[in-house]
Amino acid sequence: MTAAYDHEAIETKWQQFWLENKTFKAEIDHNKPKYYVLDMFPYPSGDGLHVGHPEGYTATDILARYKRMRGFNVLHPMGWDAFGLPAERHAVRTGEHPAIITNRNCDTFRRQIQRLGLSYDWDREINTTDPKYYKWTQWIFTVLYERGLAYEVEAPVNWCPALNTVLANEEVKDGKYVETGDPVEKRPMRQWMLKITEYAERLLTDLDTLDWPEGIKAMQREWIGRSEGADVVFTVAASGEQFTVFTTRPDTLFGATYCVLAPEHPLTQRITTEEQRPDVEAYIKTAERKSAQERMKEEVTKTGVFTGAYAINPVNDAKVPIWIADYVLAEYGYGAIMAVPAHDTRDYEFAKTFNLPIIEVISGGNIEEKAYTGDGTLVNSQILDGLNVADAKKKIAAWLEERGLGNGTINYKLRDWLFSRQRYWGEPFPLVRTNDGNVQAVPMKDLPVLLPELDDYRPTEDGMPPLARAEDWVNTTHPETGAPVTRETNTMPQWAGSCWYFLRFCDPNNDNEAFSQEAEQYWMPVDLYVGGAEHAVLHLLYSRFWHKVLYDAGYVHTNEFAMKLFNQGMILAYSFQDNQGKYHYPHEVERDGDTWKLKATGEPISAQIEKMSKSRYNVVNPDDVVREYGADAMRLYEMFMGPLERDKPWTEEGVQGVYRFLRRAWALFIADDGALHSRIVVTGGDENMARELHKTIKAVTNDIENMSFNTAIARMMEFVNTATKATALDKTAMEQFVLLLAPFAPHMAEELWARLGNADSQAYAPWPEYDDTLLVEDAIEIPVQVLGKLRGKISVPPDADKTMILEAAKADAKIKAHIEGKTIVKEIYVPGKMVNLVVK
RNA sequence: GGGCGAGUGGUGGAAUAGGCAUACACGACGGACUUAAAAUCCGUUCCCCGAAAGGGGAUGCGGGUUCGAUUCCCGCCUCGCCCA
Repeated sequence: MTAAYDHEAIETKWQQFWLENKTFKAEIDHNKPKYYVLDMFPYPSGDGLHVGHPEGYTATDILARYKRMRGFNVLHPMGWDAFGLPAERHAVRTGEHPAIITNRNCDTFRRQIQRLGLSYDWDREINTTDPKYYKWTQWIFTVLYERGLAYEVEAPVNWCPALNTVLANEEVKDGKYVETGDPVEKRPMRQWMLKITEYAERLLTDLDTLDWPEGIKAMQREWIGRSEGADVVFTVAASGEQFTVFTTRPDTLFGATYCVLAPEHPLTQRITTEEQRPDVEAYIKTAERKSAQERMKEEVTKTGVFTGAYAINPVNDAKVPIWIADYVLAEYGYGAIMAVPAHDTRDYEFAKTFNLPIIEVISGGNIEEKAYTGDGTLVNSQILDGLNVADAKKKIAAWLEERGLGNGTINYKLRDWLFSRQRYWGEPFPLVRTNDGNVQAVPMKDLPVLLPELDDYRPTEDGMPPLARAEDWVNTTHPETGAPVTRETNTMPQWAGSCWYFLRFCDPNNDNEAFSQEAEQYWMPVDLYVGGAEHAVLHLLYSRFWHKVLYDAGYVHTNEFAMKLFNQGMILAYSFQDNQGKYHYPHEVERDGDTWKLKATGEPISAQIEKMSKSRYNVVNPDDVVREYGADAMRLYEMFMGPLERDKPWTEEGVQGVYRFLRRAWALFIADDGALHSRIVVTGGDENMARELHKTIKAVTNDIENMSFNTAIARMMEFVNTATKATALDKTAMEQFVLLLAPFAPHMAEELWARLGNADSQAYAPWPEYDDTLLVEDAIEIPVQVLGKLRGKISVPPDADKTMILEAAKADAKIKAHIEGKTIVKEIYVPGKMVNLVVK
C-alpha cells in the first residue's frame, strides 16, 4: 500500500473484512445490556440511494459502534420496505414482474449502503415482499381480524376512469391525477377497514410516556383530534326521519339557525324537495371533485345549496332549514352539523353569504361584525340563560340525555384506517369468502397466501383489482371444509409491512413464528429510532396501533415499540438559475466574488438553497462522493454539516474540508514511505498531548451521548491540529485517539489500529476513558471585567482561591487603568470562569 | 388565525446550568513550494475609528430583569413546518 491516504483500498478492504467475519452479527446474550438502534428502513426506489438517506444511517451507525465499544450488545439491522407503487407502475409498463424490479433495486441499495461501511448485521436483512416475511404480516392481520378490528365497508376511493384504476390520495391533487392530469372521481367500493379508532384514547394518552420530539407528539395529538361535546338528534320536519349531529358547543343549541349535511350524507337524496333537486344534484357533482383540504379552507368562499327541507331543533322546536355544503365532511362526526352562526366563524361566513338568521346566545361579542367564540353569559337560551359556557355545556348535556335527544360524547378526528388497495404489489389478504358470503381467515398452517403470477398487472376491464385476473387463484377450496370459496382480491397498503418490521428484526429467520418470545423480550423495545419527520403521523401511528393490539393479544411485552425517536433534518442543495429561470448543473457555474456566473458565457446566475430534485439539477449521488472522497469522508461530512435535526445545504467544498482533515489525521501516523511515522513513540511523547487527549475524550464522549456529532468532529479536528504541531506523539495516546475516531471514520480507524500493531478489529475495543486529574491545567486564564466589559486577563494557578484571584485582578496593569480613582462596590468571582468588578 | 421550531461573520455552524460571542470548517485574501497550475503547507479574515497602543459597536427589531443576556421575561418582524 502506498503512503498516501488511499481511501478506496482501505475502505474496500475493511468492508470485506467486516462482511466475511460477520463482525457485527448480533446474538442474544443475557450477560450484556442490549441496545436496539433502528433506522426507518427505506423503500428501494429505482433511483438508488440519495444523500439524504445516509444522514440518519450514519448517525445511528456512530451510536451503534460507540455502544458496542461501551460493552452493549447492539442490534442494528437494515431491510427493505419493498411493496409499493413505483415497482407496480413499472410492471404495468414493461410486463416485468415487480419482484424482479424490486430485487434489482434492493441489490442496488444494499451495495450502496454497504459501500458506506454501516455496521449492520446483514444476517438480519429483511424484505417485506419476501413470502417468508409477509406470511407473518398476514398472520398479524388475522390477529386483528379475529379480535374484531377488521371489517368491510363501502367507502369512496379515488377512481381514475381514464386509467381504469384507483389512485392513492397522494397521487391526486385538485381532482386530477398528478402525473397525467386525467380527472379523478370518488367512487364507492368495498373496502377493508381497521378499527384504529378503538385505540384512539390510548394512542393519545400513551404519547405522554414517549421520549419523542414534541412536534411529532403534537402532530399525532392533532391527528387524533379528541374533542368533547355532545350528540344531538334533529328530526326532519316533513318525514319525521332523524339525524344526529356532533357539536363541541351544545351550549349554543338555542342559537342553531340552520343545519348542514355533507353532500354525501345518506339523507341528502331523500329529503331534497323536487324543486331543489337539480341544484342539489349539480352541487354534489362539483363537491365530489374537491379534496377534503380544499373543502375545509377558510379563505375559500363558502358554497352550499338549500335542500328545501327543514329540521326541528330539539330544544325549542324551532323549524330550521337544512342545507348541504361541502365544508361539512362526511367522514367527520356524522357528516351533519347544526350551524350556530353567531358563535362559529365558518357558520357565520356561510350565514352572511346566504342571508341566514344569526341569533346571539352568548353575550360578550359583537355579532354584527363577527362570530363570537369566547366565553360569556348565555342569553336567548331559556333554561340556560345566565350560565357561563362551561356550566351551560353540562346542563344541556344532562337535559338532552334525560329526554333521549342526545348525550355528551367524545369525538375523534381520527378515522378508521382504510386498509385495502386495488393493487397487485402488496400483501394478499389471508381471507376467503364462502358461497353464502361468509368471510373466513385462512388457517395459520396455510399461510402465506402467495401472490399469484399474472401476465398483466392492470385492473380488469370491469374495474376489479388486478388479482381478479388470476381466476384459478381466486376460485379455490376451503382448506379445511373443502367447500368452494373465493379469495379476497384487494391487497394491503404499503404501511402494513412497516408496521411491525422492528419486531421481525429481533428474530428474522424464524420459520415457526413471527418472532420468538425470547427474542422479543430481550431486544424490544427499540431504544432509539431515527428517521425523517415525514412519517410523523401515518407510519408511526399505524405502528403504535398494531403494537398495542399485539400487546393486548399477549405477543409483545411493551405497550409502545420505540421509546426514543429522533428526526433528522433534510439535506438541501444549492441550485443555480439564469435570468430565464432555467436551471444549470453546479459544474456549469463558478463563483465570482460574492456572486455566481455561468462558466461558458459569464452570464450571472442566481444561487439558492432548495430541496434536491432532478428537475433542479442539484441532486448529489452518494456513489460519486464515495468514489472521489471515500465513505469515511462522506460519513464525516454528513455529520459535520450541522445539528442532525436541522435542514442544511450540501456543499462539495464542505466534503473537501473533512477530507483534508482525514488526510491530516492519516499523516500523523503514516510517513511518506508508508511506514509508521517516526514521531509515534513508545516513550517521550510531548507532554501537553496527554491533556489534549483527555480533553478530547471527554468532549467527544459527551457529544456522542448528546447526538451532537458535528461538535464531536470539531473536537477531533482540534486534536489533530494540535498533534500536527507536536514533535513526538505517545503511541498509546494515539491509539486512544484512533478509537475516538472509529465510530465516525471506521475504515481509517481499523487500518490505523492494525498498523499500530493490533491484531483484532477495533470494533469491540473498549471506549477510551478520560482521567479528570489530567485535565487540570498548569495555569488558568481568568478574564477580568470591569462593569461587565472585558478589560484584561490574568493567569493564575488552578488552585488559587477567591482572595488571591481578586488581588491579582486588581493588580493587573490594564485593570488598574479602569478602576483607578473609583470605588469598587462589588467584586464578583465565578470560580474558574471570570471576575467582574463593579465600580463607581 | 392557532401550535411548534428557527433567525449569530461572506457561508455551514459553536458557545453543558446566565459568565471571554464567533470554536471547528468553508470561502476570500496574502505568502511558501512550482517553469506554471493543481494539491499541500504557513499566515490574515465580525464591523467601525486608529499608524499603533487602544477604543467603540454587533447574536432579527424594541423594551425589561441582572454586576453580567445569544441564553431568562414582555412586545414586535421575518422564515420554515404542522393544524385550521
